[in-house]
Amino acid sequence: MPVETSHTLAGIKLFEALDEAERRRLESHCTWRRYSAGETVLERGSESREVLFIVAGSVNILNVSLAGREVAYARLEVGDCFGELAAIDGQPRSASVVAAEPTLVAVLPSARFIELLRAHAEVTFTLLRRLTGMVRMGDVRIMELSTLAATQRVYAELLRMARPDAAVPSLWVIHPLPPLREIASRISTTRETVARALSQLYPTGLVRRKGKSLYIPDRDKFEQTLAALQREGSGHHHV
Amino acid sequence: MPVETSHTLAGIKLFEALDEAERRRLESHCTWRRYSAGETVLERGSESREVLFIVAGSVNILNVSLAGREVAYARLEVGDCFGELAAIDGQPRSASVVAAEPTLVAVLPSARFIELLRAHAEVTFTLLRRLTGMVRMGDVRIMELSTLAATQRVYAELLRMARPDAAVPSLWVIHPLPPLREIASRISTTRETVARALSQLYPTGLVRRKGKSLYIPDRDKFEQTLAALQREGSGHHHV
DNA sequence: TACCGATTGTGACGACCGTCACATCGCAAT
DNA sequence: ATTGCGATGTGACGGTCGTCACAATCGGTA
Repeated sequence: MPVETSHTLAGIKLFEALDEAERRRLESHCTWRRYSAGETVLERGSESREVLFIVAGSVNILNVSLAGREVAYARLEVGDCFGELAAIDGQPRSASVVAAEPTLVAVLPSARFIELLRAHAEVTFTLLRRLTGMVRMGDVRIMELSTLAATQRVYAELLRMARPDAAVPSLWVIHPLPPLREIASRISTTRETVARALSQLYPTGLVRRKGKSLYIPDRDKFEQTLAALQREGSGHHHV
Repeated sequence: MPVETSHTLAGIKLFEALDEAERRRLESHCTWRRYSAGETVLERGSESREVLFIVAGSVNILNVSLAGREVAYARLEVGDCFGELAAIDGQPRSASVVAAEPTLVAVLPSARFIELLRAHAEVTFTLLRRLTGMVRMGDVRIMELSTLAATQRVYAELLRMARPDAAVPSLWVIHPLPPLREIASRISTTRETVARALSQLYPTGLVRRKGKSLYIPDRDKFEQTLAALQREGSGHHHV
């Protein structure tokens, strides 16, 4: 998608608090790299420490197990940053990053990054909030993996992906619905299980599918159904 | 255990960089609370924002699902702090905290905490490193839950708990071995599964049990066996 | 020593879901 | 239209492991 994009840090959320001059200074310290869809940006375990910013495109944060199973942690878009962990604690990369589409990233050496944090408390606080968000998301994911059966995780993920419809805000939509295998890797199951979960759902009328869109006509009802399933968890089956 | 403990922040890791005077000032802003074993210190979802420091004793960070299943996130000891997440991002408590033994905590209002961060970059950086550690631990836990079968998670957890023996450093020990139900809740399985995993392990000689101690005579061999199991994961069974 | 609760070991059973296999279906390019 | 490839729906099968039940063991205490 991004063909000709300017090399600017203007859209980076972490730098919103910086003034123009400071941003320019940072830009001059960056190197810039382009990746095409599917290319690996960062390899888990590698020893680099730079911090990267997405100027155009998007990336997936993921890992693969020894057995070859793929686990997705997050999808980052324009304005996001990644690679801060290694810059902060000096440890090897904790996950791999691959471009999801043609992507342009700005690369800032870790020393510059630390320097920036020292000089600008606002940036540091933004970063702190970002990290707390990551911890919280990880916690709910652990909770889900520990207490929800695969089918229920599918429902929970659908709820997370849904956005209110532009025209009718009471109608929630997932558009475009990503390939089922991608949903599956986000919640650690298989595309077959996701497909089966959806198949069970259609007859209930809780979701409706039209092309690449999935509609949730009554979000409240959907949530209640899910909560009921979770309560009943005790009694038989599953962890 | 702690009967008479002084109300001091001297042992708190986060404040190591502070000088005596500053520490004293902080102490004067704290309130102090005692909990007996099993008491709830913090409730998930509650709206308080204070930051707490363990002066004596220890606590468990955990959550229970709607179905009543208990998920343990971490065990914190003297010198640790908790409650920073809510103080930083203003969101409700992400997890519950219960005292594991008689415990004394210092309670710092969130405004004071933020003030402290603004004034002392060293403390802020220590906190940043702490948060990155939490993110990384969460990531490996997600990875384990997603790719390892319950039995393998038991082995992995044993490896994590083991410490080199004081006398013979090549010999690794877990002492005291906690109740199996506690191990189970850390890796999201049941005490029965943990018991069975151990039973399978004894005949192999990879671990030996003597009273409340579990010995791992050859850690390398243990690790290799585990890695082999993980590789073979593909082919049949499991997520 | 006898008793009690907490912890541990183990058997049986069955549900869930990962794996494999195959049939459709949509869509793009030729 | 035809071909081809990716994405999807579904059936069958079998292993893992959660659940329940009960026995055995271990401490600590009366």
